[in-house]
Amino acid sequence: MTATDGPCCAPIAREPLAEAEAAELAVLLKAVADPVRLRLLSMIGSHAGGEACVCDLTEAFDLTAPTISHHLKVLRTAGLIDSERRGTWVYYWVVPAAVARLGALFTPLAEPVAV
Amino acid sequence: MTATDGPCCAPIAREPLAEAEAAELAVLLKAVADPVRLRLLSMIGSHAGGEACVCDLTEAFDLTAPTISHHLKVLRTAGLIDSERRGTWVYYWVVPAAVARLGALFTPLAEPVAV
DNA sequence: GGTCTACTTAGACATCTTTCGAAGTAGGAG
DNA sequence: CTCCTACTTCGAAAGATGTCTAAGTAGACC
Repeated sequence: MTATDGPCCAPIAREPLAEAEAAELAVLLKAVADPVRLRLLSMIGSHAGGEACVCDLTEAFDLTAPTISHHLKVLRTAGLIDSERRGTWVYYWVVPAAVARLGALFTPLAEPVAV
Repeated sequence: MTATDGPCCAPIAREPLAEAEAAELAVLLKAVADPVRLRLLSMIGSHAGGEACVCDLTEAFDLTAPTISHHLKVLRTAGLIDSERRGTWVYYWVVPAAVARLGALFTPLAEPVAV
């Protein structure tokens, strides 16, 4: 640690990633490494009010409701989104800290990042 | 562009990702969404001189040489690393722009997450 | 040339993923 | 209570992925 080779590199390139940490991060990355889930995350995050109803999301794809539900579950299990049922509809929203963690991995920063 | 919601959100959360763009980004993300490839990328990026020989990388894993070679090919096909043969050994290095692109996807632009 | 080392490619196999249709659960309306 | 809508869970089929062994290529050295 404290391998301060300078602020030249993304955190991932400062020092070799430990095996356990790599496994944990891979789970997070696998969650977003799918076109449908990327679009879902983007749609939820950019939706007015910061929340989106599953019904809105399903309509945007040529996929069945169970498939969308599955992808939402993957994102939720990874901690990238959260949801709540209010009456008839279920609403999803983005967990900013989890998304930021992904960004921090690859972004060259001037300051040290405590991941 | 012209999504002047301010610097509050990661680019992915500014406006819905187009289908084609999501597919393209998913390819890049799939490349890093694996524990072995994450560690490879990290090892190459943090290696002295910015380059790493395949032989060094192979030794760090309990995997056979063909498997490591396969993972390196995936990273190379995605444009995240590049390689060159010099004499007996093959050297790999990171392509910073490709890594930065990943970071830019999820990082809130102006300010760190004020949580 | 022949051989050794350092990878890469090819083929095979087990496992994980994506997707669907069908059935289940939960809440609102009549 | 009965029905309708809005999801979620279950089970299965098709495809993608990670890993291996075996074989191929490329350079160094004798």
